[in-house]
Amino acid sequence: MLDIVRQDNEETTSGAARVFTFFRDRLLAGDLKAGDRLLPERELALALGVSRPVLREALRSLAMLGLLDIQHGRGAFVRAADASVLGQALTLCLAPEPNILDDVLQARIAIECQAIRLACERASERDLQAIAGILDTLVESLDDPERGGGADYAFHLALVRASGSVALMKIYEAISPLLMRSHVERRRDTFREPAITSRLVDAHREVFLSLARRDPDQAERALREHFLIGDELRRKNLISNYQPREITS
Amino acid sequence: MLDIVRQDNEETTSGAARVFTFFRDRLLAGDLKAGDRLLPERELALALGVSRPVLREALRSLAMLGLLDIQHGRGAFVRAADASVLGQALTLCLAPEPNILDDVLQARIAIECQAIRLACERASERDLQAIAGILDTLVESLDDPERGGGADYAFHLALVRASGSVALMKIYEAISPLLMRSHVERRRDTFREPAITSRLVDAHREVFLSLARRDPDQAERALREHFLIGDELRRKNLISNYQPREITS
DNA sequence: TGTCCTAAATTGGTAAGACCACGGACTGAC
DNA sequence: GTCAGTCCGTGGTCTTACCAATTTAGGACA
Repeated sequence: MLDIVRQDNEETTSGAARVFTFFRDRLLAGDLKAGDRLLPERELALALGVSRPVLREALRSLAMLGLLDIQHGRGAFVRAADASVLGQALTLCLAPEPNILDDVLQARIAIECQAIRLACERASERDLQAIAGILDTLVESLDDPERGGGADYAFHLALVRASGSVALMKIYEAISPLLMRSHVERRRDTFREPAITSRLVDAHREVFLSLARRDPDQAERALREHFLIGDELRRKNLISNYQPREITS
Repeated sequence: MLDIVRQDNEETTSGAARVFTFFRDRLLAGDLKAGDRLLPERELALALGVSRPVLREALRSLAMLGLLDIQHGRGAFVRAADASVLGQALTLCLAPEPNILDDVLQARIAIECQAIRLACERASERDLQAIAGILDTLVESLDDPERGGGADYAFHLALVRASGSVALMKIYEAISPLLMRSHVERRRDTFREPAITSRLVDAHREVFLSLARRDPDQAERALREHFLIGDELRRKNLISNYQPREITS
């Protein structure tokens, strides 16, 4: 086992990095599956030919990345890689940039528009039924910004899921937390105006119908229309929230 | 400084995790900028009230994430967050899934189609000139799969850059390494057929012209057309590469 | 005989100290 | 003035010891 570690790394890389890449490659190769338990730290350190602190540095790094679940007194377990890591990485990458929200929204539109095109080809009956169900929930919960926002999000998530593309889904999940905040806030601002909510429901219904008709161009158009409405609302809110301040200042 | 660490974390979290989130939050908040040098490990451990191994575990984790650049004999420096972290995270998330390549390609199409729409609105003259220059390189290097592939990639990257969306750009950079391989391979398979290469150049030129005309719908259509050509080629290659095996087996 | 409680073994968490290896800066000799 | 050697600061590693949480097994009691 020691030899394995030594052979696939130049001796220039330090110990902790060596152990880190060792486990990462094992994960990528599928040698380690989710739920697997690692050997105790002391044995592992001995087997890999490094001291316990060095091993721990590598293990902690993997844990911070969300790849390992280390439990006091129990051991270290391989965790199924989820999108939360991606989301964190994205957040860190985008942290120094200003006006991230608009930008991430563009990424969201990108993902969804492609997803709905794929969904028009690939969506199963179950997918369509799921989306239809969420649409009903959306209509029911018009007067509850919390539930309504949740249904709204669920609708779009179901769209992406119906595309059958894992990559799109993961990226969408990664950017979702960044969108969530604005999603609910906007809803809270606008849910009282019947004209807007009715337009919102119409837009969602139109998207769904186009998808059910398996018409990619029409579906994408409907979706873009929906986003335009949202954009318009955001501008309106920005203005109405900003004007008073300017007057008072 | 010790108090700061203690206050914004429950005492349930372990020391290394506490230090880790401490620095991560500092990075997110912008208190630590790229190029900044951290205090020596010994002083830092003292200041934060933890032992040196614990501090090292946290620092290592940050380094593995690409947020820190630890140099032997010099010190630890804050590194500008780049897309490579994102790419690694994405790779890890998608590792267990089969047929990732097609899937990532869908993500690429999603990003580019949205990017070109934005680019039609936002692209500067310099952006357009840059793309035009790459187009020339593309034409010149038709007979060199290596250079041609590079120019092809540069063309699409320039498209996304012209969108002016950092988020789209980062995500595109993140998925690029996963695409690179197939990109060059495909090119190597097809570059000898003049009919194909001429179609390829026409497709790129068409995309560029639509962008220069600031026509989002037309630009997206041209881009999708281009991807369809690529898809067609891929199928053809798959078939021609697969048939012989089936016969010989 | 069964159940519950306690104590030991297992395993991760933390600390302290010592030493090695690398880089840069200072100082001396040429 | 330039070059080389040495010293200091810094990260890299190892050893050892002990603490804390969890599990498990064995013994006491009903």
